[in-house]
Amino acid sequence: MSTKPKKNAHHHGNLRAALIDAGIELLEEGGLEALTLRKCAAKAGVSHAAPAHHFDGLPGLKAAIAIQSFSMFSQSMSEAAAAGDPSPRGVLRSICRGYLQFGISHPALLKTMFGLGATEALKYDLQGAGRRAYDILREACAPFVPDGTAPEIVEAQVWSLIHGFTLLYIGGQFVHPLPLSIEDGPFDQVTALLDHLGASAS
Amino acid sequence: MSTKPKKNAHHHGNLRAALIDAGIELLEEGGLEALTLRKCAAKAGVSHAAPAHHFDGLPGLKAAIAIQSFSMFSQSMSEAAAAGDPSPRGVLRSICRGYLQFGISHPALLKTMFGLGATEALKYDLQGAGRRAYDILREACAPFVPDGTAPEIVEAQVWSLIHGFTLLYIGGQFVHPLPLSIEDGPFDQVTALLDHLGASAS
DNA sequence: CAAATCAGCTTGACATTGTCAAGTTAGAAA
DNA sequence: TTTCTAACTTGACAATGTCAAGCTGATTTG
Repeated sequence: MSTKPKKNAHHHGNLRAALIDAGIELLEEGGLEALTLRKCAAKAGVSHAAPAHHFDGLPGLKAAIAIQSFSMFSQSMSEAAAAGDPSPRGVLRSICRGYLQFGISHPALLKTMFGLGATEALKYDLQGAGRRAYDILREACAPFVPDGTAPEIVEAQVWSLIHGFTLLYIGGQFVHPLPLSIEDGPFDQVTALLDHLGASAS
Repeated sequence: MSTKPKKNAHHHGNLRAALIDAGIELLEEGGLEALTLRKCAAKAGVSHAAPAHHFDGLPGLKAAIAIQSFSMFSQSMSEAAAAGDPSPRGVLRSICRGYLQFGISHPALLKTMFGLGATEALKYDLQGAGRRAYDILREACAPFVPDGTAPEIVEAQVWSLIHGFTLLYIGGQFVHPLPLSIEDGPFDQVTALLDHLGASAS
């Protein structure tokens, strides 16, 4: 099986990693539609059918790219948390800022990460890669979980808000009234909704 | 030009509408990847190149499908609002319920509506179709806009929350802890975040 | 050390798809 | 009736995912 890293392959040093990097480059440069098995192969300097020996078709390559992207995604949130206000509220907001920042910097990667169907996510162990990112969110939410409330509810509230804001933002859906150029104004004002986290209904 | 509805065409009665309906059927049955110009043409009983005379390629067909979907989308929210609690808070929650319900019933249509790039949204006047739906959201948010606050902020808060929740929900991202079978429990608990809309930070 | 094995990769082919060019047809216009 | 034009068809091409078969070189095996 391919459980081991599979060092030094035939001609290429590590084709699998090279193909993932080539795919990420294509996504960053040309968006979702630019990702192609054959273009990845050409970028890595191998024949058009070479990727089939490392990935289970195009969905398999997308899953591998998503897994690597989740790592960068987690790093973006962790770095934002470490650099910002260390209070629970500050950490939560920094996590959200890292979420948005990753979406702005790598929109195609974010869409790839969340664009795979649930069936394929199971098939390629996407859940495992996403769990690390989710744990960061969970820890940031923990201080705001009231007694007797399931933590998943608070996590779903925060996740839904920042996920929706990020997708609408990078999708250009806020052109109507929101100033797109200044990302911090709308971000702070929208995430202000989280200032009342954990409080019961009025 | 093709500004007019273009009644009774050559052989077909109204091929343009038939192609849009065929495309929607393909999306509902097979998801995003099932939408194909040639399959739409076959479903409508015309040759493979016929769609080119009614739409600007595949992006043009997707835009036309998105416009029609936005109409169904607006209807879903309006009907939910009319059938529920008429209080401002009840209307807001009904709007969100209609948003989620549409996403559950037509996930591929929702992804098509929000999956077109900002450039193509401008090109095919997607903004016009989306504005009607946005106006419904805007009216439901109006009672919760505090004095001195831009309405767009409150609208962005509500939109982000329900949009994120819907996308994560239909994407199967909540499998970890949230009960997927019962859609009302998590929905009510997540939208409870809106109970403090308009209040200033604690 | 020679032979066998076998994963990694190549070559070639095929079906599907979007797209373009040219031709055809039917209904309206002159 | 003749002409014109939009609607549609036919045919072709390039790009893509995918499969089958063959080649290669490093590793293992007798």
